[in-house]
Amino acid sequence: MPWEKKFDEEAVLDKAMHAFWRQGYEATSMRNLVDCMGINPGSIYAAFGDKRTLFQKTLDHYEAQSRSMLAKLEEKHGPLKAILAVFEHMVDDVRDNPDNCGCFMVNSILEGAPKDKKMDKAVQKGIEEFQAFFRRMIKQGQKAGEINAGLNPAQTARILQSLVLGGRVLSRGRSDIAVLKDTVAHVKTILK
Amino acid sequence: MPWEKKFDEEAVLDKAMHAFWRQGYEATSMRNLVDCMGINPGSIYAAFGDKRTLFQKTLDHYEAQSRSMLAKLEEKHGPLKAILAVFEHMVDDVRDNPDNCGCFMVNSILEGAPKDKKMDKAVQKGIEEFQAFFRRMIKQGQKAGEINAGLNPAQTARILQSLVLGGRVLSRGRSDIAVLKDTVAHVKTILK
DNA sequence: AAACATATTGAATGATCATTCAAAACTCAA
DNA sequence: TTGAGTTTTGAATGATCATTCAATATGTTT
Repeated sequence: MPWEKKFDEEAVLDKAMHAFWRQGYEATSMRNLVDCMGINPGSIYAAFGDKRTLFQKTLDHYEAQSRSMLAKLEEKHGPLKAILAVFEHMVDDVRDNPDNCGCFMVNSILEGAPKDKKMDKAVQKGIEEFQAFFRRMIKQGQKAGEINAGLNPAQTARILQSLVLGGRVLSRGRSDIAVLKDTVAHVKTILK
Repeated sequence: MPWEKKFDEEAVLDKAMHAFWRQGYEATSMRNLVDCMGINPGSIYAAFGDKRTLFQKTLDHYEAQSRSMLAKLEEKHGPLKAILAVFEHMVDDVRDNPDNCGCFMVNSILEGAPKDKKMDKAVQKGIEEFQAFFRRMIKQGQKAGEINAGLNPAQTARILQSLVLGGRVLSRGRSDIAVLKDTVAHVKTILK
């Protein structure tokens, strides 16, 4: 077995992800990627395929991270707190870095998904998983008596999802957290 | 005065707007613009400046259209109905064309605004105008007794704004109107 | 008709794009 | 030390990018 890889494949993928996240797919050139990933074009193609395939992989990477974050919230907190934690996490994120890039998935829905069926499918799956998390938490919370039993879980989950996306759009690239704090308060009154 | 323009400047601008709206700024090449506007590069540069300036003008064009739409709603309906009309209009739009492109301003926030200060400012102004519309309607509706007097107009306007953006993101490029119908229902319960 | 002023044309420009591939670098087995 | 197998390198490729401009077309004025 001659010579193992010099670079850490996941670390490099992570750097590519941030480039796409910050600039979008089209605005990120191969030159940009070479610079920020720290490896040459040939290595990128050997390890990840062409630009579009690399992008797809960064998106998968992002979704895996989101998934694991939700899973952690789900096991650490009760259902109501888990839902609120999602929104509070968003507030912290925006307050802590004013140059935040919003949600990579949302950005990708708008830039690429309409043109690329495979990407659209991946993004749609991520969205659905997010909504399923909300639905699950709502149902559990209703059983536990900490969430308004009169709410329709599917409908409410869609509203929460929409509020997450709206909040991320409105606060991308700024430190204005007014909307997000209002959203947290609003979510509390919805679920109560 | 020799020779007036052959093409209708506004019609051509409108076509450019739809191209940018559908594909985004980066993915729309000058070749695309030449094809869809039906005039040559030289004419585009003479009439609208470079690509970025042209884009800026299409954005202004879009904002003017939005503004006039809101103004029409405002004079045609009472405050509560005017707000609901915004959301119902969104439902109709998505149902009628599944290949809808969402909101041009939202798309632009995510693709370009972080990089381009001038664009960011224009988009921010559009967002603020939209919110001001909601605020105004809420206050009037409260005075008229048709909107819950206990609501904070500024906060509620931000939530409504967020719901609009979230809905547009979730339904771009599809005919799934579930979120939007839920949103309409939700808005009714908020304001009641 | 002739001269003039502006609009349009579209080929040419140089830059940058994504992608490739032969050569060089490297590790390990023999 | 050598040879085989694999990765990395980075210059080269051809396509496409935004932009320009000399030539051409089209009116109006004289």
